[in-house]
Amino acid sequence: MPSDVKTLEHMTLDLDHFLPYRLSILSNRASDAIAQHYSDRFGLSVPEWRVMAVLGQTPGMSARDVAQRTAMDKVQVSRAVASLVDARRVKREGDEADGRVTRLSLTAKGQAIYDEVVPLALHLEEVFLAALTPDERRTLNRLMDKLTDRISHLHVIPGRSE
Amino acid sequence: MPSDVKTLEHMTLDLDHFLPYRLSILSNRASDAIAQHYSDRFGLSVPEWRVMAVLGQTPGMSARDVAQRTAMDKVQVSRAVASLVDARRVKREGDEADGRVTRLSLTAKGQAIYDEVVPLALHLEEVFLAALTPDERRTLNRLMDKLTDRISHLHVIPGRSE
DNA sequence: ACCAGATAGTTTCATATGAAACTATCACCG
DNA sequence: CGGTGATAGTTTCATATGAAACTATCTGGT
Repeated sequence: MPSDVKTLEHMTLDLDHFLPYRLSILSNRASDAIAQHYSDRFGLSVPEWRVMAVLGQTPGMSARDVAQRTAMDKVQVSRAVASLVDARRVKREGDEADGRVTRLSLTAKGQAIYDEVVPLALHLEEVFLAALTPDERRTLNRLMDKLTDRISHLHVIPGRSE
Repeated sequence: MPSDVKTLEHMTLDLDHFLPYRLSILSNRASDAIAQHYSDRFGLSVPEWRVMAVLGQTPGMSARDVAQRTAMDKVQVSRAVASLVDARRVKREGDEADGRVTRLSLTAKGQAIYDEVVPLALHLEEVFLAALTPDERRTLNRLMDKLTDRISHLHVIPGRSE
């Protein structure tokens, strides 16, 4: 039996044209480019910055809200918040009505950092998007929405294969 | 001094419309959906599968080649390869000409796994992309190429801000 | 031939991460 | 009220990760 009989049936995966791989590369490069700035300047980790980003936009959220909003898990949020509270960048207060929930918000110190990081993040986003025309930007957003919706609704159930 | 004087200058970042954030969500969901399958079925980690994916496409690569090709760092590659060699899914041979270099390739066992995972990965990609028309897919690829190029060529230098 | 880098790959060590267990509070039902 | 199950958040523990140090080999200049 010739040794190359099986050659015919080998399907190959070209990573350069494989969407999940391309997304991963692009996403990591974009995040890293921005993270480098706020990490250098303020010693913020990615989870920390994400928490600050949502609190800057919506103060008074609970840890659970933050987790949902950022797609982080609650352990990650808990730790990021602990570290931010420690650095007096975030304030943690008990909820009036429900003793389990904590209300989170930026302190003045945290707000000052937020106010500095946001323009920088927006500037870098703008630098990235300079590669596209306004029309292309709209299209990209639309296509990403479609894909995100699609993938979110797939309900990947552990243990089931199809 | 009124306590809300600073309100006017607060710029806010809307995460839902912030490209790096959207990319991150989309990328993670896509990768996780696929990873779950090969992880359940073969106990492969993401780095392990990435190594196998490039070796299936291009056998005989060195660890360094694999690292460059997958955007993983060399430590990660070293460990993934060690574990794969251990499981007899990858074969490691010394280079003829250069004693430092190792030539990596899939074993028959590794190839069998590759042959099973590839169609599954392509199928899931197809499921994702079913959200888009053929024309939209081409457009998405084009836009992602532009963005990736742009970001890659930014040369983010630590310590410089603009 | 020899020495001073450079390069491939591994190991060490300190930190980051997430699943599961845990604590505290709440909400519902008898 | 009293107890059973849900929920918010933290802690524990085992694993994953990456920067830096290390080993082994190569290359290029003298």
